Amino acid sequence: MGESIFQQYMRKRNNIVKNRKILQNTHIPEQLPHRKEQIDKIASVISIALSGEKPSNIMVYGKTGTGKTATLHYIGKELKKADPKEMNCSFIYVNCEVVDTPYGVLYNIGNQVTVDPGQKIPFTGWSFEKVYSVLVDMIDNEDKVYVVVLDEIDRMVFKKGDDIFYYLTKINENLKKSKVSLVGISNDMKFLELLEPKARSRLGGESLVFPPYSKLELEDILQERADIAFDPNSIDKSVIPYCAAIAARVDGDARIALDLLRTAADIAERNGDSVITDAHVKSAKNSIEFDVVSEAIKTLSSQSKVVLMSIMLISEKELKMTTGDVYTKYSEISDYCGLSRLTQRRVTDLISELDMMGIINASVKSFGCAGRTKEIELSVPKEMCSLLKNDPLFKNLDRSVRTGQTKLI
DNA sequence: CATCCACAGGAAGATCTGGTAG
DNA sequence: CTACCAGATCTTCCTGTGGATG
Repeated sequence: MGESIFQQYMRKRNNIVKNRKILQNTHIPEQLPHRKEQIDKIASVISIALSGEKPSNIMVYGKTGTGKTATLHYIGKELKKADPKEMNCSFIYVNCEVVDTPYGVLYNIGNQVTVDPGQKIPFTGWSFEKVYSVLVDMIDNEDKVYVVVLDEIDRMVFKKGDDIFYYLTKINENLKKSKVSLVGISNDMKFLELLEPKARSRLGGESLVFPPYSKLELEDILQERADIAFDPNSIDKSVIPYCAAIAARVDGDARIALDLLRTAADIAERNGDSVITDAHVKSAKNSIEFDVVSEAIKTLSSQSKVVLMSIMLISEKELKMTTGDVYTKYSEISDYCGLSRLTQRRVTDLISELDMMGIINASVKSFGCAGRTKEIELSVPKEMCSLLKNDPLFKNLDRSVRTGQTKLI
């Protein structure tokens, strides 16, 4: 009586993790192991911002989880330490994967520049030119250097937002007092080639590459955080090398290594175990993979769900299929679900999207006289399909359609 | 070696959503 | 209310193409 339902869980939890925040991949540690060279290089370029001069633009390349974002956040923190009141220099960070439109980038920068709420740029409604000129005014209000970091900058070009870079690189020509220095972070080494030439020549200044972490470097990174996050007795010696080994196989991605360690600790705690073991890491690996895919499937648009459902139903009988097969099945199901039927052109795009998300595998292949089309194959385990079948969208889908017994096929 | 299938995928533009501005 | 804006979504129209087949 009177006991909260949560108390049983709290008693069961034996708190292996002392400091959970340390294990989040958003956490910026005091020291970034094995990134001294890159930090020095960037710092040496950026440092003149502190005396009010404009540093060259910088391009940073490296695969996911190689510490690019963490390094830049670290630089930002150090800049703030050197100039706490931001008299000469402000640091602005925008993640282009999150904001992802030209308007959104300007909006985001603008609302980090200004402190005056009456000056805020609205979320939508203004013309691009207006936002740009307001932003220029805001920046020129002061007399200082803005270091603007554009993370995942390659996503923007991919989404056809080329001219935003043109505008940002020429912004200094419209400024009288302040200056803007750009730092672009890209996962793709070919980023500059994809850019329009006029923006390319302006954006390219210094450039540097973050190599993937080796297995041993990953171990250092994990060890450093584990020392703070866990009691040394609550983690098996083999756990850190094991996490590092898995992540090293995926392009030395430190984010994956940290996710594994954190999830393994969570699982151990939830089970009421007192020590984290390799077995926990193994189930962490499965659980992460499952979560990523199921989250992706849940957030698909209705039309994409129907396309994926079609692929799943066909693959119950046939492993591989063509765009035409999918479209036939798609037409049938979308009618059943009461959705409007999209054109085949649009469905090919939806198939390509599913391919890029890694849920399916689709590659163009020529079958001679049987034409040239995409060969499509499900690339997640069959068990994932049940997730989709329970979706309210398909609750009226009758069994004959599900099992492919209809004459329509 | 030309043909021809069954699409791929680019370009341009229409439609819709959710917002500002006057 | 109308006029307008950016962006997502989708359509219409289109040209391009790898390789088995005749």
